[in-house]
Amino acid sequence: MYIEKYKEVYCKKIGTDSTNEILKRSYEILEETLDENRQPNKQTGLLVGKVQSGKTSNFLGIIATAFDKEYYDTVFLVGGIDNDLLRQNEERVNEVFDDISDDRGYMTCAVFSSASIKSEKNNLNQNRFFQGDNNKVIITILKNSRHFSDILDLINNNPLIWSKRKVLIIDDEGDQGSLDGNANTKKDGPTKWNETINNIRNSLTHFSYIAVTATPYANVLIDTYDNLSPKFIKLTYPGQGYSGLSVFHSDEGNERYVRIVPDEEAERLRDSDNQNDSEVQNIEKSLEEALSFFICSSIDLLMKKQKYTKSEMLLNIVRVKNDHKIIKKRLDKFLIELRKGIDDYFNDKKDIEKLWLFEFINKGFKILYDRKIDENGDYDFLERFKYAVQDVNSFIINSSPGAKRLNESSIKNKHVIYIGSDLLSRGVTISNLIVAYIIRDTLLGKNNADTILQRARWFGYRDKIINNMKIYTTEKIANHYFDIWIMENNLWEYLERIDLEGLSCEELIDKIFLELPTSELRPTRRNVADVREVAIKSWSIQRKYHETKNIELDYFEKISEEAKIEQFGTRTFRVKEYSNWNNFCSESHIDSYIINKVLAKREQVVFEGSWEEKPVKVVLMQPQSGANSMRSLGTDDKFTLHAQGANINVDYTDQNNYFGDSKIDLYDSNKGKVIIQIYKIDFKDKSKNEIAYGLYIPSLSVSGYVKNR
DNA sequence: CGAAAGGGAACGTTTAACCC
DNA sequence: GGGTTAAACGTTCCCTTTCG
Repeated sequence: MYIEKYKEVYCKKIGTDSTNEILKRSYEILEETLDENRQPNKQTGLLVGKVQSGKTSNFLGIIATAFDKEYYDTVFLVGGIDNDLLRQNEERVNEVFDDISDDRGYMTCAVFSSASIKSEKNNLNQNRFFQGDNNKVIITILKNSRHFSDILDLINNNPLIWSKRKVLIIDDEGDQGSLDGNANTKKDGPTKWNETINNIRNSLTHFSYIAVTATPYANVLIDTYDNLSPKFIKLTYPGQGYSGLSVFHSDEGNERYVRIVPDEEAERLRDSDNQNDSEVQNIEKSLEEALSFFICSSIDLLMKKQKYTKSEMLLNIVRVKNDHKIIKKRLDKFLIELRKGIDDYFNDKKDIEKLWLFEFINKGFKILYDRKIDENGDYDFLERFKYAVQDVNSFIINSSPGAKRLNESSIKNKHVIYIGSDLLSRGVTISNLIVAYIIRDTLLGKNNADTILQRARWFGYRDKIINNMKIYTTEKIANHYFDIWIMENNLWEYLERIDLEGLSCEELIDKIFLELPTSELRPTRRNVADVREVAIKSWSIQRKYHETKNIELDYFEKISEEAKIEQFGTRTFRVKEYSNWNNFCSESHIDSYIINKVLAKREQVVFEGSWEEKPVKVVLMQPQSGANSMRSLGTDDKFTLHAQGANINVDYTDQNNYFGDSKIDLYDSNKGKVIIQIYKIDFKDKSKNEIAYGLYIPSLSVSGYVKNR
């Protein structure tokens, strides 16, 4: 009955094949949530799909299947971090589940919202939908403390009822808010939302939990012992006509769809609030171009397809709400001038400001048609331009009192520009989006890959309008999307092994490696997941004083005699080579001292891969022994080991230069070898003849992040 | 050549945005 | 106005360069 209704709605939307595919997968996914007695297994699963690829359709299919097969009778749909997102989900839920009745005409499914739980709590448990076996309930829940605790109260209010319900918890955007934001901080206990979610789970007798997201980086990187660490992972593949990272942000995509905003212009736009309020500034050139393209492209669509009656543009510049106001002022001022310009042109005052007007139109026109507009030949276009400009309007989308909400019915204009940031970042669908002007960036520090990717509201089923789309952004952000594309490809390949080959999720998720070619991005918020960067830095050096054992001194003395002389640039060192790590260990017996001394808390040694098979070279770093020089120790017994840095002017292609203590690995004779530097140092406040180490492990060909535990 | 200064990244704290 | 999260801000720490 539920599957039938789902088919009824979705065959129309996405076709019979896609609908059947989703339902088939829904069944597979639900199987993962059941134990050997076909009861909910109280575990966490992860459902991953691309940004704007139809994840909602997928989990609605899961709900329909869960109800029809009687695996579950209750769904908690944790549907979003803000009201816009929740409402969008509620509308989609109601489309399928709002009006389902049995043979006798009785409703069999009720949809509640967490917003009404508190007021109805006392009689909700008496509601007939919570009684009997055949009644199904969906409760949509906002990610908000009060809403979460209302749900918890509801359950604790009547434990008898709830011990019988079989609850499927679906956590939409499950990487945001639900995970413990204190996991990697010094704060006591988990974050509020995470705590309450776990309390809800603990209060239920029969439940399973599915987190749904396009950016699962946090979910796969959290501690495996965390309740929310996934025990199974399923992928949902986008259907025909989907455009995402590979379309917009591959080499080719960048060329075709991305227009670069110069850094100075981005800077000025982000700095809008520093401008004098009484004097509204003009808009930047790149924004003018984006606006021109938006209008011209809208006209092009209207001429080609009668069906497209609306077009949308997104402006995501800064977070601060006051800045949205200023940006709107600047934009509106420009639009007024534009309207006046085109009106004057048609009111037989053709010469007035004509140059300026045509220059503006050509900015977008040239991109679309690769030629300038022809005043006579394109008269039709010009006329349409006049009407289009009259119907362009901008709206601020944020939580301010006067601001609009996305897709609000009061927005009746044909060509709509949304100005905002937080509420335009995650989950929301902007179906007629053709131009995005997105330069929001962290001013200091690194961006998070998941946050950046979730801002890509231009992804989706865009194949019919894609030739009319452009993304305006800075070079830095464009590069971020390219890098995230690489990370996504790798991650999906990895997750497919879990999904398709049936390999153990638990084992693979512990070894998860997120390839990020840049260290300007981290995969997710650092407070949520404890990760370390690998293969970017291959040197691990001793930073703290450790007492030296005799065995270390003995080895040093032994080597001093056996070692051969080698020249690194201008300097002479004594070195000894071994065929691999094991050979070195069996002769020296000091490997454990090296590892212990070198591996301070934040070390970044790469122990992955086959580095232990590589040749080992020991380098004695005190060529002039007996020098009258003593090191002093800082607080906490810290000291500097790599004293000799490279000169800034050193030419690293000339092997006759000394590159510096930390760049010994750059000499041809050291390539591909594990290098152990042994320093013999005297400390002012400690006994003499102390041994300290530096360790270099040849880097892997890729760089990225792994779990830190 | 050792040690300290200087610059930049990591880390811990505060702020802005959002909900009710 | 209180409660919460994510992001911006400001301080500390580490690495490289420069100074004596």
